[in-house]
Amino acid sequence: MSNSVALSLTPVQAVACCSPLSREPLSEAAAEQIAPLLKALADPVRLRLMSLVASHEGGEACVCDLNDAFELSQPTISHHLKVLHDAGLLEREKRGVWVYYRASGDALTGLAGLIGTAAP
Amino acid sequence: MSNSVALSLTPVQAVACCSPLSREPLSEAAAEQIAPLLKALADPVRLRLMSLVASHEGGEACVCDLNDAFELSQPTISHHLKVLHDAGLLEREKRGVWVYYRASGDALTGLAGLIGTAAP
DNA sequence: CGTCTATATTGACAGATGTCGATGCCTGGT
DNA sequence: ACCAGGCATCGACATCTGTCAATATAGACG
Repeated sequence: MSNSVALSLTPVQAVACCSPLSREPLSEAAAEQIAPLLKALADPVRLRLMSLVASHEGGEACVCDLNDAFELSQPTISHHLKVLHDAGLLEREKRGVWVYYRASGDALTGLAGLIGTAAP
Repeated sequence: MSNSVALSLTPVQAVACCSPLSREPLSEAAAEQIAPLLKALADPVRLRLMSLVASHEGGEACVCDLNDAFELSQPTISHHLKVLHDAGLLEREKRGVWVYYRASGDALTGLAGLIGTAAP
């Protein structure tokens, strides 16, 4: 593909390096890297999933717990978790039969720093 | 409409009042109010529009300037501006022939505060 | 080895979204 | 009064997205 050049750094890293929205106009390339991160968060179910994982004891949650928190099918939850994982917002770890997800703290703080006006 | 009950406060206010994602699980209602805000931002063109307006001299920008910054049709830019305006992220003011948009600072800082982990 | 349980993947489908061309609506100037 | 230009709205279209049922995979435990 023609866009394989920039893929050595994750979207999360792309966010971490950039100045806030209101400081200077976002480049097209930067916008194209940041938007998928926001898109991954921009769903009520995924927002709650992120919050459930991030606020869970130990900073991680088992899929079995997450499934029970929604009235959605198991494949649907699995799909949303995949979206968050692919965006770099959730990390995945399999322990025995269960799979645990953990929020990538860097991703959230990076995003927040980008959106909010940084007060130095 | 059946959902007229909660519409007395804007999405922006909904964000401002809520604790960060990682503090406690987001309620379904809160998620449903916050997600549209993120969805409005979760597009490369709209991200750049927000950034252009927010970083523009005087904190506001004319639509005519914004049109020139993209290789998109004028109706498309107008559509994106409407999405941002409806979400409460941009304020609209018509002066003479021109229309100026201004970023709602509260919206951005509110969102950032919600996403980022508050360090107590 | 077979079976059960926990997740992931696939395929399908309705509804949302981004884009454009055409058109309408104001406003200012002639 | 008319015209020209800035911006919004409309209608149409292709693509993307959220959801489910069905199925696959992979460990654990007899």
